[in-house]
Amino acid sequence: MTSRTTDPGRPLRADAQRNRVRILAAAEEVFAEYGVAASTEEVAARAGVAIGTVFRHFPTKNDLLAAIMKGVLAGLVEEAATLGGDNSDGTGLFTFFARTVEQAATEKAVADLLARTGVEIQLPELLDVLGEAVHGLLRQAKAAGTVDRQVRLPEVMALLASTCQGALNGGWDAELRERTLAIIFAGLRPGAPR
Amino acid sequence: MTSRTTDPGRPLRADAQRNRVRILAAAEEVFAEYGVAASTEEVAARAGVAIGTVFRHFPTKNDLLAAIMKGVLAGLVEEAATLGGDNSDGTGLFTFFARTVEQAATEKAVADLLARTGVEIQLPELLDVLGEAVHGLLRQAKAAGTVDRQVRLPEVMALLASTCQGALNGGWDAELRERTLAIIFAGLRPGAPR
DNA sequence: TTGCAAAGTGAGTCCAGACTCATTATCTTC
DNA sequence: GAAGATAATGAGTCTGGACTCACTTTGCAA
Repeated sequence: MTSRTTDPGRPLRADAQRNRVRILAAAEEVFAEYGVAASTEEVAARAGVAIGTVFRHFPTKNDLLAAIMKGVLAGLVEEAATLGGDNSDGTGLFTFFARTVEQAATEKAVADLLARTGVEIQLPELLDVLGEAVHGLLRQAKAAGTVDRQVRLPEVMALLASTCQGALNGGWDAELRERTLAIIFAGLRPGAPR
Repeated sequence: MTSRTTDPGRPLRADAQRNRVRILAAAEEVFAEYGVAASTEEVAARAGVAIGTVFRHFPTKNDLLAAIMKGVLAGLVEEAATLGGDNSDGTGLFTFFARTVEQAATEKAVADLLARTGVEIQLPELLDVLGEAVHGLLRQAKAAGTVDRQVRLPEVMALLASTCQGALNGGWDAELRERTLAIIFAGLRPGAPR
């Protein structure tokens, strides 16, 4: 167990339940906006609770961060799964890549997540889940002939993570994002000069 | 003037001169190792001076950072210039790219620089100088036919910056670095599928 | 309704790191 | 080599942000 969230067996009281949801929602917004460096104070304020309440639910900032990150990851994994489902044309990987980068350009939390920045929690196993989902898309793409067979998962993940960070930190606009991704995609395709 | 470094017209006293050099050397090491988040205290310790001395030479941490960044940038620009000089075969851009990423994987300061992280100083004009140097390499590459004519400078800089950050944060080993760069380079080449 | 355990509150603690300044030490000049 | 200017020193201040806890409030079971 890497993240603790004060989890007694007993069910939560109604107000506690409500506040927990509010805190998570606020944290998602705040971390998306300011990245993992945002203060817990800010989260509490946006959730409309006292700071002590945040710490009652999530004993450390890291625990809160971990909870949010899990949510973000789950979203990415789900998207990958969906794309894998209805895209047998092998374009799922490209679509996933583009959407994730676009999301990262807006939500700092995504980029921070892929960058493993600031979160001390052991996310490896969680990232592995994402890796597996992306691997599925990669296999589909290779099978459909849209990605070169020599391409392996690690470099795809590496490209994904770095592009997300770059897009965020560099403040890329839509056009630059597109032009940059075009180059990466071209490099992934079979028949690219090597 | 964006960076102040307590610069009276008068020449520095001998001990001051010596300490300034020590501080810069120490800061370069420390920032390379820990990134811009390293403390001024650590720099002072490594330089063998009191913290007050560091602040006498560089009134704010940011001024110190700016001085180091200028040095790092100058190094990159010089490397680009050298490569542009003796590489009319159009491979200068690729070599520069690979070396810079490799350097970033080791020196956090380089990645932080390209990421514009933490340094509040207006580096744009400095980064522009680097951009111009890279533009030279890009022009050479296009002329030599090693890079597609559709490729523009912004996306090259974007790829460079993001790859540097990715390599550092992701802790890429030499092999992953190579495999990842191979994809990007393939995407840059003329005749890459688009 | 009531009693108490669960939850909320927010002022306060703690700490790290940037920055200051009165004091002391060191150059440099004449 | 003395005097005054320049620089070094490091304990101390200040600030922001994580985290605590004595006390108050609230939900729920009996």
